[in-house]
Amino acid sequence: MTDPLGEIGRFAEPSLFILASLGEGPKHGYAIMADVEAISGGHLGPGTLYAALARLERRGLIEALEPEDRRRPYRLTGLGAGTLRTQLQGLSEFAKTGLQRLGDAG
Amino acid sequence: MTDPLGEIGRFAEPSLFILASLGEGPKHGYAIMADVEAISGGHLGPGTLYAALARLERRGLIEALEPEDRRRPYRLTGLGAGTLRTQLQGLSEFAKTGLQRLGDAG
DNA sequence: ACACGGTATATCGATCTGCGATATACCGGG
DNA sequence: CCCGGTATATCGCAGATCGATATACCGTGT
Repeated sequence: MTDPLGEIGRFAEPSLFILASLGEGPKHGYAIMADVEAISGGHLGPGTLYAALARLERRGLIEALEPEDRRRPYRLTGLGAGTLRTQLQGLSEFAKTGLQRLGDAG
Repeated sequence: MTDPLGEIGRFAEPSLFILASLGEGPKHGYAIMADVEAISGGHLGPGTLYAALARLERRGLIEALEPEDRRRPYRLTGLGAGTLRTQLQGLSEFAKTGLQRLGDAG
C-alpha cells in the first residue's frame, strides 16, 4: 500500500482491505485492486495483492471459485467473514477511542 | 503484535496504535506498551515498540522529550497528530463501510 | 493489419517491518 | 539479598510490502 500522504508510512494492512473488499461479494484479483484503491485511497500493487491472496487462502480466510475466462474469483469463507467482522468492530472501537482522545487532549 | 485470534495473522499496524496511545498525551515506551495492550487486546513486544518509535521519530511524527530518570517520553508532533487524525477518520469510515457490506451482503 | 491501452494474473528481489529472545540495569518489597 | 517489576535497547529470523517486470488476451481506433 502506497500511502496517499507520501513518505510517512503505512498504517493499515492490505490484507484487511482485501477481506473487506470481498465482504461486498466474490471478486477476482484485478477487481479487488480497483475496489481497494477506491475505499482506501492508496495504491495496491500486484505484488502485494497476489501474495496476500495466497496467504489468505492458505489460512482459510478466503477460497477460490471456478475461474471465468481469465478471472480467478475469490470469496470469503465463514472464518474469513467472522474474522473480518471482529477486526472491523475492533478497529471501529479503536478509531472512536483515538478520535475522542484527540478531541479531548489533542 | 500477536494476534489474539491465533494463527490467522495480523490486521492492524503497531505504529498506529503507538500514535493513538500518544494521542492521549506524552508517554514513555513502557507506558505505551501497557496502553496499547489495553486498547488493542494484543501484545506489543519491545522489539516492535522501540523500532517503531525510532521510525516514527525519524519521520517527524513524534518527538522525544526530556528524559526523567530512566524514562524517555515521547509526544506527537503537529504532523503526527494530523496524520493520526486523518488515519483514524479514514479507518473509521472504512470500518463503517465494511460492516455495512457484511450486514447487507455478508 | 497493426498498434495501443486496458484487463488479468504471476513472480522476482530489494527493502522494510514484526517480533521473540536476549541483555542490561535500576528499584522496591519481603 | 534475591526476586519480580520497571525501563530501554539490540540482534536476527521470519514474514510482508511493493515496484518492476513479464506474459497474454481483448477491444478499439486508424
